[in-house]
Amino acid sequence: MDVRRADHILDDLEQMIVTGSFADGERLDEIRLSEHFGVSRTPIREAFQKLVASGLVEQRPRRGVFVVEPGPVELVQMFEAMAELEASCGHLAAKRISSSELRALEEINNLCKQAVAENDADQYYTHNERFHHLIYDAAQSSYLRDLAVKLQKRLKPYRRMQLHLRGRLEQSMSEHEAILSALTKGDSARAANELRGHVAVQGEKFHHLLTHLNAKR
Amino acid sequence: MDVRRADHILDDLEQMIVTGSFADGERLDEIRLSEHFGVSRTPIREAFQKLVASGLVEQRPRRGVFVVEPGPVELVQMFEAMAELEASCGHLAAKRISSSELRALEEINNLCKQAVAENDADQYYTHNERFHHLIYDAAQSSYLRDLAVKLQKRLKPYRRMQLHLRGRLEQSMSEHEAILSALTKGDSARAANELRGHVAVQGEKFHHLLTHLNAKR
DNA sequence: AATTAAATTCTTGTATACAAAAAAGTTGAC
DNA sequence: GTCAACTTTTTTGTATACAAGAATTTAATT
Repeated sequence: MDVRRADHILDDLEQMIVTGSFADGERLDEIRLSEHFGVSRTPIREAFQKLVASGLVEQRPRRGVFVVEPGPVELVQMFEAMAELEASCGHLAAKRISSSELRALEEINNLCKQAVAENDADQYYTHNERFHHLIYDAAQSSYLRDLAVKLQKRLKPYRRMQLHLRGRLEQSMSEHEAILSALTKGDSARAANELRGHVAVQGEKFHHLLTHLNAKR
Repeated sequence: MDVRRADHILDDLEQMIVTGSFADGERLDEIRLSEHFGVSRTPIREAFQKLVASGLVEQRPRRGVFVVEPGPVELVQMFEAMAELEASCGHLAAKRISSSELRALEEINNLCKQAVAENDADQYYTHNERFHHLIYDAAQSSYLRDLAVKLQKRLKPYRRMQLHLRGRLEQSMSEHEAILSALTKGDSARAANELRGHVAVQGEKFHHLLTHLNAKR
């Protein structure tokens, strides 16, 4: 089986899980899925293990793997961890970011600004992601970056909810400016704090998240 | 195959890798290992996937899995990430730690002190680990805690090196006091900074790490 | 002798077969 | 009708078989 096929199965399963093709707590049926993808159980089980590693499913020995939709508590804790990872990347990036990286960051930020002006949430989403990835890279600590990227990916479906909060784009934009300023000045403590606050889910954002979470069920 | 057997294989493989039973970059032979453990290739391949997830080995499609001993750069980055994770846990713990947890922390710290007085590095190592785990728990953010625990485990073999640095125990102890003080006062910024500094590999510690790393090859 | 192409061997990845455990269904006693 | 024990079915976990790609060896040509 060529690699693309195997990856395709994994990607498809991830997609199916995050888009809600399975109920919360549902068992993933090896046989059904192997029939669905036209392969044997072996590659399905392999994909399962990767899903376990990414935290999308939970494995109970001799029972199978079950999708785990994080509850409100888990979600808040994950966003909290994300905020801390971003803060850490910012902390390091403030000391290490190169002038060319800084320029790239400003460029992306301008694209964000433009998206806000056009009220284009999807465009903003894309550029925002790139903005944050640049900061992960600028931290020059690949282990930390990998953690941040992984969790960011995991939170993607929930982050999308946040975007449609009224006035969120404008506020997010001004937070970007503050982050950029701290990074430019090399103020690691402030960069960390700004990023933490930017990502953290509090106040209205928190309420909004819970509302949409309930709507999903 | 009962679960204990499967876990046993994984634990054994981990142990073999960290204790250097394999050369850096060596391919793990599925057939040899399946004979060694008296099982078929299937559970071996399953264990491989978990090793990949934990970062102990690298998988190259159609080639096999290869042990990856992190080089100096990777190691420093991993310690850096560890320092940031500890700082994050400390940051949250300072706000959330309960008085009973604080008491437990003080207790453990006294055991550390005792170990230092007796110059018992192994005892200190054990209590120190417990000290840090208590802080992870006090952060009340299970995702963050899991990250910290996982990386701590990964760095274990390298951390052991650090202990035998002359005067390290005493210095480490005074750092613990500072951490404890910050946590008691609820000063999250200081708790974070103290923990970051406590875990970070800099100056003599850095030199020591590199020396022992070279000695290993 | 060196280099390249073909052939062989070895290894991974997948399919299938089978064993053992868990779940579901059935029967019987109360 | 309910509950419990037994039987059947389903499902996971492991072993084995097989196909296809990678590595190695052999053979041939210059």
